Amino acid sequence: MTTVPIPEDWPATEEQAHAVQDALRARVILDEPGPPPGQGHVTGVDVAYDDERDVVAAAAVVLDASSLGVVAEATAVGRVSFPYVPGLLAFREIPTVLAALEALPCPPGLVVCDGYGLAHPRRFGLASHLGVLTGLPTIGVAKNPFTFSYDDPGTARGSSSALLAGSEEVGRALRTRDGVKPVFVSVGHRVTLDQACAHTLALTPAYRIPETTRRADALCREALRKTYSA
DNA sequence: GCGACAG
DNA sequence: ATCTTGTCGC
Repeated sequence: MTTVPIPEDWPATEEQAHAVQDALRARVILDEPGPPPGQGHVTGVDVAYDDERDVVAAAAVVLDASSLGVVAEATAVGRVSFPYVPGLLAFREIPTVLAALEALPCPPGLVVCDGYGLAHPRRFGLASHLGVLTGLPTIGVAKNPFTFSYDDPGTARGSSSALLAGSEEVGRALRTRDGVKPVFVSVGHRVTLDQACAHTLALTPAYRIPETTRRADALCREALRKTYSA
């Protein structure tokens, strides 16, 4: 497999990365409802790292939104394009994730990211960034509340509460399993927060984490492992 | 200035 | 994210 090159114009400093986010943020589309849950394709993307070897592996897994069966998969391997800095995660993952998405044999439909969209210090997290670059509808489903606050949602699956940046609702804490820690959903691009939550529930019939990111997580780890032997 | 901080 | 075995519980 070929190694994904880091773009020539990729930011090298935090200041440059902030400037890119500030410039692209205006292109996020928030007035579209997004695709209906349970129909068409839903694609999960995720990334695994080996900072020692400076290697990153990304995976994109397309599921049938109705059956949650796997329709297609693709992976890509690249060099780590940015250090981990809270708020700048996108610059670490996007080049390789884009390559994996482009390697898919079919349209991805809605893309589900492992992280945040609008719930971000500058309202432009990974999911929004990926959405603007691809034009695809995207949402972010994170495992941790990052710097945001929230009241614990009801104990039943489906319960939710506002994820807050001060008094602004930037996402939602959504319970996907009875009595289990909620996930944190935010809008990426071309999807409404209500629809993002509906999709998340449709993707969690058995586990806390969406089936899309579970599949993508397993696949990118496997791709990273194969990078050692071959 | 010191901590906290998606993955 | 990643380092890492067994173990408690449904």
